[in-house]
Amino acid sequence: MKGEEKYNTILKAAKGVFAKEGFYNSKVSEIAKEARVADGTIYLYFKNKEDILISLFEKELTRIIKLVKEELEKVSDPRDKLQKFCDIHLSMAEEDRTLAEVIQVELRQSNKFMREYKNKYFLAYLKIIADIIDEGKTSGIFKKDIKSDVVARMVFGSLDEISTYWVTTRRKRFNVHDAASTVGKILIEGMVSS
Amino acid sequence: MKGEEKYNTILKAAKGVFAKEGFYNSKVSEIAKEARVADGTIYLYFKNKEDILISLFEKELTRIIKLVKEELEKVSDPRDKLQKFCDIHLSMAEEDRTLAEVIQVELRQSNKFMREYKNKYFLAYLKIIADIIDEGKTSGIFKKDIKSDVVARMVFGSLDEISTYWVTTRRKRFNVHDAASTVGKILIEGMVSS
Amino acid sequence: MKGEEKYNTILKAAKGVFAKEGFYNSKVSEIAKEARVADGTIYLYFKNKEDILISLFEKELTRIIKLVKEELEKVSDPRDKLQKFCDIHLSMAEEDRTLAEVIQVELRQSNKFMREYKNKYFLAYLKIIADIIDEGKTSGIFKKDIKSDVVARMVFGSLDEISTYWVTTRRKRFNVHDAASTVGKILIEGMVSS
Amino acid sequence: MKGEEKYNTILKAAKGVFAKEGFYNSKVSEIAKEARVADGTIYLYFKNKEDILISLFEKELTRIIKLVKEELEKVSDPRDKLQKFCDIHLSMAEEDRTLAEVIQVELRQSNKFMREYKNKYFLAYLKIIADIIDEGKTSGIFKKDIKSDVVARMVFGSLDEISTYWVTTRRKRFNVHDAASTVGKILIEGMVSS
DNA sequence: TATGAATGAGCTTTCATTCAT
DNA sequence: TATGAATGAAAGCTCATTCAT
Repeated sequence: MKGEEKYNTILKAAKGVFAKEGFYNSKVSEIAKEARVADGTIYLYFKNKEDILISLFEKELTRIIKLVKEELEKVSDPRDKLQKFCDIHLSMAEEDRTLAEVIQVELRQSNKFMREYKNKYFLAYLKIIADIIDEGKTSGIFKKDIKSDVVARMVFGSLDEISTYWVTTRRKRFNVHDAASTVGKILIEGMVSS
Repeated sequence: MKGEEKYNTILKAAKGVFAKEGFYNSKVSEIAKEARVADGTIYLYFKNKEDILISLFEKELTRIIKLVKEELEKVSDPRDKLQKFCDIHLSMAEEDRTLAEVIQVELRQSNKFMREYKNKYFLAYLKIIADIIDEGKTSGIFKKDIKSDVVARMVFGSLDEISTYWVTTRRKRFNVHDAASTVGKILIEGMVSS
Repeated sequence: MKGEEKYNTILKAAKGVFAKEGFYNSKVSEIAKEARVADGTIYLYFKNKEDILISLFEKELTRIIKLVKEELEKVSDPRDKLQKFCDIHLSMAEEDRTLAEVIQVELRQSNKFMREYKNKYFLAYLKIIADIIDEGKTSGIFKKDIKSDVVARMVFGSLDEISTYWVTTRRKRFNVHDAASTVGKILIEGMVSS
Repeated sequence: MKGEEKYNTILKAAKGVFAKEGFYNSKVSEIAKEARVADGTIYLYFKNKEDILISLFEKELTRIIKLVKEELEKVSDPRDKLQKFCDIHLSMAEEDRTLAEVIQVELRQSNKFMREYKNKYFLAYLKIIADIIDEGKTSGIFKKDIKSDVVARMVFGSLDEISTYWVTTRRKRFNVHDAASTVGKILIEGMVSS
């Protein structure tokens, strides 16, 4: 197993442990055990426990941003794009429940993340939404007087809350695609210029 | 200082400390110090550290729910109610920044809370929103095919994300009332039956 | 057992452990065990492990300086004073072997101490010697061209090395009083103005 | 680079690191880095970390003993020999400050070394001094009633303390040659038979 | 009720040493 | 010989909680 591979093995193990135990209740030794490496090995790849969480987030969000952008390019109408965005976002929670759990619940347990770090990658994700809105405004589809950054947060917040529900609840009262559809429709209807 | 009073003094101190340090990084001794009480005294009023957080949440959310309900009773049109709800929610973040910080950022640091407890009080808060939606649906103002519980989470998520932004960002790009207005309008427009 | 008492109990335990194991090989838990206190209790009285060593040094050296000064006041002739100083210094090593061991061998294992801290208390001790020399020079007994500070270190170094030998060697080839006498005589003879 | 050469490279690197960080705070990996060698390579040449220190000490002290003996052979009068010894010892601290630092401060940080090992090489060094004294006693120059081994430690201790001062102090209050002269004179004057 | 000194389990992190290559 | 990634034991320190006063 080469370096790169071991790095990923540790991140994967960490994802599982964080999701199961929560960030603060996770023990580095548990991650090491899951990854079948020695405790000390973790520290050859990560500065400390928090660095594991943040690295995990960076890696996954980078992947997600890339994936989302690719998917959105296949559609041209801003309305379709927004609808698709909602669907992709919520589908991810369904596909990788563990990751969703970490991002929605555990990531927020890191002060560093919540208070200092969040910016870079998270803002890039928000930017994707804001760009869709701007596109819609430019093409006259969406109302010109709505603020893209407020809406971007609104969209993200809506989906994030639904995803949190999805992740933390056992007996779901709706499936993600229907929810995505509902959210998308309301947002679009709410923004189209009459 | 009587019992009830001391209980509240401790909760108030806890609110400040949790907001500043985050739940896991807060020390019980720090809360005791802020409340001008001995460490041991805390345990006469609360079962443990987590219980402080939960009690704080319960107390504040009870107050908020009561306040919100009272305010909403003053309005009759579901659209006005929803708009008002958005405004009240965001105004609270503005008025009691510390509380907002605790609820948005720190609450999520308590696993037990996020995973098991959340239900009761939080659901009651969500119920307020769902009731508005249902009212709108019954009166034919809102579309009948939208799921109230999905929308309730959507509304809460939107507002929560915006108020997280509001709380964690120094230089704000918008004020809460404008944001409340934007969010409310989109939601209403998005749900009204054409 | 009151606070002051516990503080001293810990220091006493530390003295034994440091002497036996050496500073770096001593475990805080071992000191706690010896002192019959919990590990954490140590940290109520000392900032960290190094602080224990420094506190021990300060406390003992303060006591020693006081004791030495008192003894020296009983004698007036600088030659007698110097002789007496040699005797007291070496006698202390004999009387409290453990302390001598800590001071001579282990103290040097604390970097901070050796490199930065040493000054204050150690210099006060050296000053006692330098004062004797100066007194002798002033009264015309000792040569005027000898540098007091060089001689002070010479005296300390001589005694320190002999007491290191005394502390670390099992089968002694001489007793401390004879050694003190020899060292004192040579120094005095070597400094008297002919 | 051949074996012998690499061995010396490592020792040289160790000398620098030990002097800078102290024995216990030195990392084997740091020594390896300084020597431009892999961590594991160190263990091809030395048994363990302590062995590096001991080897360093042995190598340097062997060299020093040889050098001192050669220098002393050039002089015949025991008084001149003693004076010369003082001068050589202190000059060495001046010439190789790093080595002096290691020997004076750091050597004492290795327990095993201080308590068990010290003997052989260190005793050989002390023997040089004792031999000078004995020579003086035999030739009737020094008093017959002084114990050579006590004086040998006295001489070493004096010089060692002065060179510790020299090594650890930035702003020196005297130069080594003057100090050597002072120390030598006092010792000689103190021992000559009247 | 109130105190706050004392507890001690449990964590992260370091680093000397090993060993497969 | 040489490498350096991997090991894993070990220890300092924190802090929620307890309990004698």
